[in-house]
Amino acid sequence: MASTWLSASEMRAWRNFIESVSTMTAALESDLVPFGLTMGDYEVLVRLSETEDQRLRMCDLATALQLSPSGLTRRLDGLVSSGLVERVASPKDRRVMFAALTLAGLAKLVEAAPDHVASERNRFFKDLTKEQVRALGDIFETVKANLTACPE
Amino acid sequence: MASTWLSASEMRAWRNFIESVSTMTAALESDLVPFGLTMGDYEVLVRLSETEDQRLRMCDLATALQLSPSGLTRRLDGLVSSGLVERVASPKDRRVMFAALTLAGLAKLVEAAPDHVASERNRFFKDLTKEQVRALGDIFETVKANLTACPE
DNA sequence: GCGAATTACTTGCGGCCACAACGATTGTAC
DNA sequence: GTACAATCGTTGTGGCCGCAAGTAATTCGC
Repeated sequence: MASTWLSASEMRAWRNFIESVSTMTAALESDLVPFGLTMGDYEVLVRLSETEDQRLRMCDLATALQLSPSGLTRRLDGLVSSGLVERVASPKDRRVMFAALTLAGLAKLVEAAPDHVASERNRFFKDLTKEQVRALGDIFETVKANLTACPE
Repeated sequence: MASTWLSASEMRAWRNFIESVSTMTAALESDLVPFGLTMGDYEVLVRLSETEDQRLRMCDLATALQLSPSGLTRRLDGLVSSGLVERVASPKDRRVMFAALTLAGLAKLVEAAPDHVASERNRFFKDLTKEQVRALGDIFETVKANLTACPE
């Protein structure tokens, strides 16, 4: 490593970054409260809605959401009892359960999505230039690649 | 608002950003496990070490860490039982408690900090150029300012 | 085919955190 | 000076999550 400490520029980037993340996460979360959803719930609905037949195997969904199997089981419990998602047993492989979006779940997503996107825009993109947005995409693509390359 | 949806560029930035954050957080967390610390613990030690007399009022520390009062009470419980921090009653105002860094706490921070900084570097800054780091500082300074401006 | 290893999901348990209610202390109004 | 309000911290309760263990079903080795 170059030096053990961070440069002033790195320190500035790091602190602004960390602080923004936690504040913004809380803001996005609270923006979803009126819809009776958490960010976690919302992400489930989005992932399911993006698939061909509005359903995913539990393990694939857990991977997509970076969630442990048990965590996904519990998160789905809430969505199932709200009627937004249902569990469907696979006829092919009786070990697997599908999480399937219900009509109510799709309706809820359609209802909440515009507000949530507006929230992302207001909380995050609002004062950024096009160049900054592009730079951001590049930066976190690099970071993501680095993270997946060093799993240890 | 311009359009209700995000542009392709914004979508790319957002997805890479969100995915990087959760992966990186998990990585930083696991890098601290050998020291018996969580990220939350580490942040407490850092904040205390940065003050004049190595102590902070509970409510100030809670604000700094963006933590609820009860959350801080519980987090401190762990650090106190590990002997890294101690609670000190204020002689001036008997409502307030100080969280004070112990010698063991300072030693633990000195022990863990180089690894943690190296972790930040490897997980985050490793493949970024100086220009990207500077851009990142600008971007999240803007985001942070925007977030504090719209508290609602 | 038949047993072992693997895969998929759930449950018990504990950690961490927020919200609300509470007790204790201090500041303020009059 | 006394009552009311505001501030500080902790505790009860419940949500969300990961880890380890358990159950069930499938695949692999031979």
